Amino acid sequence: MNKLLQTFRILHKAYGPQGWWPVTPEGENKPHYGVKITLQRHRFEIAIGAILTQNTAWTNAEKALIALHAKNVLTPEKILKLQKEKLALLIRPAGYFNQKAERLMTLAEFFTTTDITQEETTMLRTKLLALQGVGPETADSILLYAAEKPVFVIDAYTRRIFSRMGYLPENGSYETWQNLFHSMLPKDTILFKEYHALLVKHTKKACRKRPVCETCIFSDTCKKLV
DNA sequence: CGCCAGGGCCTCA
DNA sequence: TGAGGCCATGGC
Repeated sequence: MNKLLQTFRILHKAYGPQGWWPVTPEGENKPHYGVKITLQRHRFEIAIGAILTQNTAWTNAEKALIALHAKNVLTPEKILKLQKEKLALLIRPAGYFNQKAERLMTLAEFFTTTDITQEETTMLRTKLLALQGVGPETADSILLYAAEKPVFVIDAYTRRIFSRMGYLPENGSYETWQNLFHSMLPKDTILFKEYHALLVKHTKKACRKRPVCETCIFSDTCKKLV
């Protein structure tokens, strides 16, 4: 078993299944984990969440999602009917609300013309990256969690954890990192979802900016290159 | 009070 | 292509 697969096993054993990405079930008022994605509105909510959580704590992004859900505007059509200023006010807790309101509009427009489940992965990625405000991580989050394509999401946490463990040079490009995971892991959507979610979990628990190495599950092998 | 959070765009070398 | 500034709220 290779190192990346082994690391997944350890994370999974320590933290258990994460059930990402959280979505709002029927009859509920806020996102829940462990919900099976069956509806288009779930996929749209995930994509919206991916924008809202850009460089932002999930708790803040969630407040914005709750507000959107309370106003019953979590569909592309209803987002597009809102004035940008009204939308910005609704998502205010997520921060960068003017930028994000613009980006949500762009995303909503995209969803009215595209069924992401019917798109081929590479083409869909290209289309997403062409949208203003959708970079590699946001695009891949939408691909993996909303479209359920087997694409590994690289984020700051992934780089931090594996850099500290001494796996890779600090300044690899996004594609370099992603290629490593794609080459070392089976192309499995469920695995990619859980792995990324577990990396986030582990970062919050131990591998913070100021790491808590004393109780870390990798303290025996990690190079601790802070 | 300062730091940080599930980035991305733009500018300027 | 990469470093730096900018966008902004809320929790700790």
